[in-house]
Amino acid sequence: MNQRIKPTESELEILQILWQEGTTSVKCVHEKVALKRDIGYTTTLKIMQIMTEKGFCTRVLEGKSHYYTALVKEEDIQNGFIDTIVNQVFQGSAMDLVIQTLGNYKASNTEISELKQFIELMEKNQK
Amino acid sequence: MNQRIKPTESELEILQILWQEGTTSVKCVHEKVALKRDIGYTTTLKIMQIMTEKGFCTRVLEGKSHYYTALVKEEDIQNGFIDTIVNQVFQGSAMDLVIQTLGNYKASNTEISELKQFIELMEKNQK
DNA sequence: CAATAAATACGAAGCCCTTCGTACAAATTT
DNA sequence: AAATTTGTACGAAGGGCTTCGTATTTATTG
Repeated sequence: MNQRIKPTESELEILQILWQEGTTSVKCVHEKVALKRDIGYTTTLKIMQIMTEKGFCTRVLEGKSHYYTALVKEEDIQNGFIDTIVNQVFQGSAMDLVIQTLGNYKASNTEISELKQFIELMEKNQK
Repeated sequence: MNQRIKPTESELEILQILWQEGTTSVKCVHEKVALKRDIGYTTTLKIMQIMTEKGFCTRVLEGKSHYYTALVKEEDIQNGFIDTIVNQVFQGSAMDLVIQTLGNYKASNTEISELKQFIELMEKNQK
């Protein structure tokens, strides 16, 4: 179960946009990617075509251009990455990942109380 | 700061062994890797040579064979991965990573109290 | 001494990902 | 009608990682 198909870094970048925008054109995706780094239009297009082959998204022809929609859920992809990092980097200990992340990160008061609330919920569900 | 040099999956596998064993020979590393998957001796050797070039480890000739030692700290590598996943997969929200990891994972009572303790510590340090 | 064993070194193949250049098609503009 | 624009499709180059085969060296063993 561990090794689901993981999107590459570029694919992830595009998935983030698809998750945010819903269904969109290559042009729209490309514009957003191009804001962050230098990249040719056909590069974005090609990656999106490959993503379609891999089943990360579908596309529909509407007029002249294609409109793409993500087929994978953000949460599932996130979980895949968590799984990988826990096993490959934290020797299987999810709690180590959690604690080290918390340790690196200055949490705000709001975040801390949210976290505490979440833990309480965990405790209740456990019983 | 974000994009430190990240070891590949194979390199990570070997780093785990070096971290655990301290200074060891290729033979020893290879035996441990070979327990988990099919791999030729020269493959392990090659990866360790490349890791040395990249600065992940050093080696010392002792008699006939080389003894390798990790040069990078486990914690630093872990943090690099956390950083990457937070930015690429969780849109920069470390707390989202934490909560989702906790949600996926059945924590024991012991782990939960450890976590709570850690959070208290965070709160104190924050003030 | 010859053969075997134990190591390292090196190079090349295969695969995947990224990146573009170029070609092609259809519509729009001049 | 010709030229430009807007899109898609495709192929190939380049780089990195993994993998192994082969060569080489040195020591050990028969």
